[in-house]
Amino acid sequence: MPELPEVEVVRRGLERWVSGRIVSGVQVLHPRAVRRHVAGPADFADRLVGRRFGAAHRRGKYLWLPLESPSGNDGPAAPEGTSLLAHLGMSGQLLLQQGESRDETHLRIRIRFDDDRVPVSGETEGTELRFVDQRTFGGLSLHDHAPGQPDGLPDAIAHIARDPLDPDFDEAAFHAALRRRRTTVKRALLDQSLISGVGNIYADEALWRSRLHYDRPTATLTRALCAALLVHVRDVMTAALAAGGTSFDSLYVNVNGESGYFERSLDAYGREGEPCRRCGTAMRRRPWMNRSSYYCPRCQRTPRR
DNA sequence: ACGTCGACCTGTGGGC
DNA sequence: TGCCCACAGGTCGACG
Repeated sequence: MPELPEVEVVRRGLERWVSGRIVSGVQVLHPRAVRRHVAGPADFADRLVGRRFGAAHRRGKYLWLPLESPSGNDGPAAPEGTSLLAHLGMSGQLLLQQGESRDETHLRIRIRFDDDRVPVSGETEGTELRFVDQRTFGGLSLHDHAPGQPDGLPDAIAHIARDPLDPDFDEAAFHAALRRRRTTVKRALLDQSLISGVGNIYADEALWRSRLHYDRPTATLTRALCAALLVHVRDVMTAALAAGGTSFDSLYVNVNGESGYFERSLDAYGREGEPCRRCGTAMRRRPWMNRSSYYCPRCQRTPRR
């Protein structure tokens, strides 16, 4: 489940329902789901059993939970340690389920808990965490903590930039990188080593709000334009998060299987042929990098070459 | 070093 | 109805 707001919805669910629980069993039903775990499925399972999950963290579209020893006082993400890393890819879901409930069609990994926590406010407590993923672009893996990084950040994602909702996001460095690079603005927004968490939907939304064409060269972006773009990226993501994320179908859900409703608030993405909410001009869709870009031909003028 | 493109998967919906 | 193609929210590695 794709972009930052949807992943943050999942992180909050993990924090509430998974952090602090002890793993009693792991079943890898599809090896591709753990392909980033180089030592293989058996090692993945062996190293997880008996460990307790720490706090849930996120950077961009990646999620991770540091592993603690079951007795517990490891403190917050020991500098030398291991974290469970998760990426949802295009279609991944992390779901809390009752052990007796039927397996999902695309169930890839099952993580069982051996505790029996008292249900909060009368809700049913799932006894297992399931990774369900139709297209298998996502996956789980275990990684050492990156040296000198906080919260047990997995070394495998040390190259991922901070995301725009991170208080330590470096706006000056981002602008400097845009000026230095010879690329276009949407490509830059989707480059997770420059800014993380932005995907195809929120890139189009932020560009529409900024009145910027997706093919605008980044070298032409002034500090003010860059600042405005970042404001719009943050605004649209914050609004989407408040709505529980964007989902066009049941593929994108929180840990309890519920969808968000931000789709109805989208101004650009998926609106081909519909009137621009600012000027009424018919919105356009253009093939772009094996996907699509949606924009208003009047508000977002094609940059001159 | 940097920028671009295709590969990796499964499923769905539209056109014929 | 059935077939085929286009398309789907992401990332990475190979190549120029």
